[in-house]
Amino acid sequence: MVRVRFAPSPTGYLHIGSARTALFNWLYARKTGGKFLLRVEDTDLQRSTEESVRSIVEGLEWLGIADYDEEIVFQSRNADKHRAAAQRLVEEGRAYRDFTPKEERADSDIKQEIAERARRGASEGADHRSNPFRDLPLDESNARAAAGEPFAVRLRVASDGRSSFQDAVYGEQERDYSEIEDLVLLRSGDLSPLYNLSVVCDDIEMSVTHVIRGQDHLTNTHKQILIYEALGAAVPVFAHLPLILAPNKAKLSKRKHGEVVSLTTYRDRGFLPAAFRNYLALLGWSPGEENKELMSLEEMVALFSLEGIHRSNAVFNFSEADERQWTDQKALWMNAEYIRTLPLAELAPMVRAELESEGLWRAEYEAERRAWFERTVDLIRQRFYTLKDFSGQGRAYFADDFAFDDSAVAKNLKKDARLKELLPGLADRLEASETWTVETIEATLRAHADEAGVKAGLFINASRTALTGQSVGPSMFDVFEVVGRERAVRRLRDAARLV
RNA sequence: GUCCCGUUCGUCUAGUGGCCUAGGACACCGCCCUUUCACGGCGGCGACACGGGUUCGACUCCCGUACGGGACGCCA
Repeated sequence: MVRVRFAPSPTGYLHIGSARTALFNWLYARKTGGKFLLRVEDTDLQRSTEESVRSIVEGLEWLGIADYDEEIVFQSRNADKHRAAAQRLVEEGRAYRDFTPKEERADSDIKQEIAERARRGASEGADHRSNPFRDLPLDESNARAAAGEPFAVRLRVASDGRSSFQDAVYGEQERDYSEIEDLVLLRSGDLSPLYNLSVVCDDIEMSVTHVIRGQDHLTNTHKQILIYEALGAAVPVFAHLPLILAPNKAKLSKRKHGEVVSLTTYRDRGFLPAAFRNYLALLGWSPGEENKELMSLEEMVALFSLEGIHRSNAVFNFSEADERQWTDQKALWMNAEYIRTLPLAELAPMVRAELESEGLWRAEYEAERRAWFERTVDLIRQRFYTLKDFSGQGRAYFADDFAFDDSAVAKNLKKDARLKELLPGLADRLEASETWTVETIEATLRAHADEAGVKAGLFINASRTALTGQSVGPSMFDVFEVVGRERAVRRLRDAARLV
């Protein structure tokens, strides 16, 4: 039985890369009939927040993959077990106490410091096994610990040999033990467990069979395997995922790239969960041969496989300078595609939520005007990219206080002074017509244009701006019908003042 | 610095030795449709990083170079 887990650390919002990792784990579980688990890695209590946990859970819910098969596990609650495991290893001689005084490090430029230390170590020919406490006899170690001397616990890594495993995505991986230092399992002082120990202990406890996670963990996997082996536990299958990069090929990060990397941004800016999920699935994975792109969740589950995951990183293409390209164009296109093809019954609630948030929703849209609402949504959605457009570009359909686009006014209303009289004339004519259908509206408008001796296009374009404030939109006769006779007539008369 | 990984159109990708004068999608451009703008249809632009091998034949296999990325912490 396959058991996979998504294990985020709650130190901020849900990163889209993490969201994709969650999705791949979920897809694999559903594909294989296995279990999908969620574990919150909150061992860094300073940085972990409850709000972040909430945002992660909400994010998964939004994506539609929050149906975990078991209770959420909070890693911090297992600290005692992790500590006990490390202590057992000390007793068995697989780990040892390191009485070297703790060295405090600044978190900020740690990467640079590590590189410098490594360079220095290499030039001096330092040995990873040179710790003076590595070979301290156990009884002496016990005595010093009993005397209250602070210590950290390190794994005793063999001096010779190689670690190897078969990654389901990257293939055969090998690493010399000599390149791996005796990693710290428990911090000195409070003996709190470190990441590598906690992950391994929890994965063993949760019987995780497949670890699917970001490629940034690939080289550290060897360390974790060493812990599995020391603990005498079976090593799971590892599948590492390629990274998602920013346009400049650097790792996508919150600090450098801001809100584009946050999943909630997509929800807040009008993405459909299905569309974003679909886009995310295609970053680093493809169903192969058929090369299908638009897929329902069911299709994705059916086509998903670890073999279809790529080894090269994917660039998330967006431009901070151009607001229209605030996120990847293909994601935007896919969202538009979903907006115009989703069954109306599924789209309507999302449009409702958007209108509600902008104060444009009216209860009658779900009662006596339901048919009108659906007809309107169906008419305008063809040109929209996000749900936000329903309250933005689509505002004139749901409210009277919409904005007039200056260039539209100049192009369609101010262009011909005769419109000052022609528009009210058209209004009178439409007000008097017997029926209000697309056909009669068109006939009336064309007849009026003929009699006035102007082209129908003049009325069509002027009306578009008069009724919606814009120069673009659906077929004008449909717009007239949907806006309704009373509002249309009023807007035509009002617009005469703008000529 | 050491180790690991990667490299097909601008971006996401198909491709596992002959089907490839390299296919699709997004973006871009043109035409058609349309008295608007989209959608849709048709067409265009546009890539196998480089150098050596192996082979009758290499985008595909091997080696090297270059470039890019990741990891190396008493962070997760």
